[in-house]
Amino acid sequence: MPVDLSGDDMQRINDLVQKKQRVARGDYLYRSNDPFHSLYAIRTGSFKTQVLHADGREQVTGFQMTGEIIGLDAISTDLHSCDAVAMEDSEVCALPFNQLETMSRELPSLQRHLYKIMSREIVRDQGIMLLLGSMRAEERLAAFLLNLSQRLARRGFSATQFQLRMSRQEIGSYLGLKLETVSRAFSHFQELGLINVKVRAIEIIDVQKLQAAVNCSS
Amino acid sequence: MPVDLSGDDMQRINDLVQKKQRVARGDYLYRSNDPFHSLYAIRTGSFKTQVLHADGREQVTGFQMTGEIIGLDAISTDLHSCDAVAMEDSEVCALPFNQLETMSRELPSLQRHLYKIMSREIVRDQGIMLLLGSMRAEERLAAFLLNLSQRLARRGFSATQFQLRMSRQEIGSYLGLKLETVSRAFSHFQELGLINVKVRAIEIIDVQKLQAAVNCSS
DNA sequence: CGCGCATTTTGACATATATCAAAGCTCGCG
DNA sequence: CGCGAGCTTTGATATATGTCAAAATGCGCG
Repeated sequence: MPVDLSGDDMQRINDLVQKKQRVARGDYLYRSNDPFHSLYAIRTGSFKTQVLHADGREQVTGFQMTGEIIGLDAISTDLHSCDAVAMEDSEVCALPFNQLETMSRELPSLQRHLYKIMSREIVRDQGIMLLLGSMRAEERLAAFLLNLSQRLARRGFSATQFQLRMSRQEIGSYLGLKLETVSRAFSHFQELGLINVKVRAIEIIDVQKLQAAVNCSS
Repeated sequence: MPVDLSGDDMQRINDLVQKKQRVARGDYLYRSNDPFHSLYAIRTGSFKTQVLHADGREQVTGFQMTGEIIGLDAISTDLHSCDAVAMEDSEVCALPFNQLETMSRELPSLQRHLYKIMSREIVRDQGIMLLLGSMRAEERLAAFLLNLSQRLARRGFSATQFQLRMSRQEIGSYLGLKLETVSRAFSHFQELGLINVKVRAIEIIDVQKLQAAVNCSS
């Protein structure tokens, strides 16, 4: 939690953040309808969150990586409203929400930080609605790749070369497409020379054209 | 703001909530990139929120009615990230956010309420992602109608007969469909005897079948 | 190191939804 | 109270994406 605090306060947050918890690849950090106790800060690794429809259809609602906070959806009902699954062996830090609530009353910057994190999630969701509601398949994939690239870059990784942690099927679920469509879009981008794809290894060759692909298909 | 408080505290919230503001049908309450000062509680009327894509495409991200709070997305950047447009002559109450922040430090129930409202918005957005990402046209429309029906019922209106405030085009934008598709879905539901449609006047005849339509198209 | 399973790619075809077009309604305004 | 603009409906057709199928590839496990 990158809140700027001094001494004593910082200590309290540190205490809160001590206890790490390991989650193996494929394991659930929480499931829909689990009782809510804590938010989770991802220390290492990555997760996907998904909601399940009555008839078994699933929708991936997000891919989260180091430094991101998950579980915010559960505050509203004290029940988790989605599943969180580790996409690789990961470590998280549980942040008991009632402690956060108490502390945030005394630490204005923590309170503000929580509001901002939640608001940011709402903005992110708006972006996904825009993507799902009004973009075509290749635009969606381009947007997805650019988003991933940015987030990796911010974490000090290469913005142009990376390994996907998720399957075509998971990408498809997130983007509202079938895995075959995702695969074809990858192949097409490669043909166009925008990216190199070797299964899950991605290299972005032409960021500009990829950005252009988000705006007007191609 | 339905927070349970006593005397003095209640008074402070009441003071905050005094100053109503009128917004005429079609007017913008705020626009994307406007500086953020206040959340807005809708007192009467209804709004739509929309985000605009670079190339002019628009996505309606929600329809809000009396009692709902809008503007939460702006907290993250201190800029509004969408437009809010009145769908009919409406009244809102501006809630200056820095005052809310301050008060919420002293009133735990207000703080909790704000967290819950924001979380609820995140859950709502997840539901829309599910809808946009994995439902077919008629399932989307059925889900939309049922949602509207519930929200109206909770406000004391009829759950089975109501007037749509929004055009086919706006519904389409919200549901990720073209207006013609929305219109056809309405007609089809009417043929099936699930609803009566007379342009914007809707009567729900068979709630159960409508619910069934959400699960497995038909 | 190689077998076998899961994932990915690619192709052929099906279909839901979009697009284009025209006609019919409604409702507000004069 | 009737006219006209903007919605809405409906039809015919186009197209993006889904579906089904099979081959290719990669990867974990023994």
